[in-house]
Amino acid sequence: MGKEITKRETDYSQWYNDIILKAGLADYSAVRGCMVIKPYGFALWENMRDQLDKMFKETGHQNAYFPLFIPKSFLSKEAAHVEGFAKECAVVTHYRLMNDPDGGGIVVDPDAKLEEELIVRPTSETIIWNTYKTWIQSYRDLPILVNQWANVVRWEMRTRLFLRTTEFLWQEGHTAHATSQEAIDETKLILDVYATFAEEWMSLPVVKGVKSISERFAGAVDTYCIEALMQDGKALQSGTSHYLGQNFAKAFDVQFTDKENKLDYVWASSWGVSTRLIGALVMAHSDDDGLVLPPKIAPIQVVIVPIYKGDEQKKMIDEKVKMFMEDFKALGVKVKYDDNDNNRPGWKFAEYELKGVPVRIAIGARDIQNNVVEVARRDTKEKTSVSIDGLANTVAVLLNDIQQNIYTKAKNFRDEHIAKADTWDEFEKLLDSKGGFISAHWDGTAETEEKIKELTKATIRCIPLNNLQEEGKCILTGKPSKERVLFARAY
RNA sequence: CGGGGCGUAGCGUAGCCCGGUUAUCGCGCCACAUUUGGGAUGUGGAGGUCGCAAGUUCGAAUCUUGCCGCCCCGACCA
Repeated sequence: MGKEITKRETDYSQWYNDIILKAGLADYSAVRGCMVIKPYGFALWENMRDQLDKMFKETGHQNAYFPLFIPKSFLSKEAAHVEGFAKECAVVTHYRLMNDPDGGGIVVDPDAKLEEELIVRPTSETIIWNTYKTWIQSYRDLPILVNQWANVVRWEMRTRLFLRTTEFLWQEGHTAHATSQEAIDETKLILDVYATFAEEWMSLPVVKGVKSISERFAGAVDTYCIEALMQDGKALQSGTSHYLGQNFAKAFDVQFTDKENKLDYVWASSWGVSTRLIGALVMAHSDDDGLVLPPKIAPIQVVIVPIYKGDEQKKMIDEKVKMFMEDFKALGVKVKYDDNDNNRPGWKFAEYELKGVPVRIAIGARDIQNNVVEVARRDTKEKTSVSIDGLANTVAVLLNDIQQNIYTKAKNFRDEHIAKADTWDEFEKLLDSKGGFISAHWDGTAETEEKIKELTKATIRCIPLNNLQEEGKCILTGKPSKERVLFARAY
């Protein structure tokens, strides 16, 4: 036997790591907390990135690129912002190395100390708003709808592959607007883009909501988020969109002249999703045999495995495959014909299951005689015999079906794991028995939120958008509340 | 930064308590042959600063001290 994966029920964390390492998504690196994204993992990220990029452009955004380094003084201009990020910044202090005069190898040249230290961006609001100041004078310069694809660094104490690494890849959108309403609309528009992407492309059902004060982005007026549920019952924040008000405009003195010739500060939003989404994908859909990928973002959608004895049969299969490969390509299906003779069919079956390839086609001499192939779907493990006539079309339909089925499965799981709790006792029992989201009343104070976190490790994931308004009593303090919020233990 | 675990070939490991031939086994790798419908088999072969450093000793993977690294759990966070 080849690669063994730890069972989910044995050790969920280990299962997660096994999948990522053994499916070839990523590796640990020589740098603590940083990972290597391997070609298969990066192909997955590219598919996600390309689709998001398309959606951003369809909603009027353009890409740009801002520096990796941020002058230290910039970070401290917005009070809440610096407070939020100061603890986890990598700092560049010198710009040159030298040979150790004492023979100790290469050392930092003490003479090459930077006048002003540079921060490796943990996020780019500051450098961007410093730049926007030079771009904006009039309402005619607005809105600015810019996104950048970049890496950022946050010096986390504890890291996990994809979910939290010291360096990660993401996109960050930074928009500037003439009115508050426009900035709020933008914030919500992007939240919808994220939710649509998660649900339709990643087959990942999400709850849209607003963060409580203590969970919101440092420097934001409001943070909107999409929250997803993982198979172990823990929640994962999968994307955030912030309404920044005039906080950064004020910090960087970005004013514009409006139609009435009055001077005002610019209104802003910022929003991002990261490679963390890959972690979400793994934990939402995969099983004890490996990854399960939604067809729409799978690097390989269909793999074809030939089964043959001798060159003659192989040649016959090659010819047949060549014919229907063209049909697949015409339909835009990403198909791979694995006729590598180093591995036997059984090995390939297991390998592509591990890698989460949605559909596998096996074809042998016997099949060709009957004008069929064996089609196996990754999500349900079902195998059926399918006619070679119209095969590409049949499989294209199947791919859609798989996309839908994965979503439905995740959605059912999520729906079964949203429960109401009306007493503290119920709340604790639900958390410890099945986890998931717990809908409960909360008195609206940060102190209560903190206390609940201390007692149970559960945090408020969000206040759902369009939340039902209903009178109730706080689960902990019994104080009056006008709506339920979603609690969960989270990553 | 606290608690736990680990470091021996590309990967996973035995040996360590109780120091003593050529460091064990499996997977993987290379060659050849037979194979190919669920992780093939045989034969032959290559591959090791036993995490690093110092010490004890005639002799250290094994004992002592120090250091480094990684993983898991927690606090912090996307």
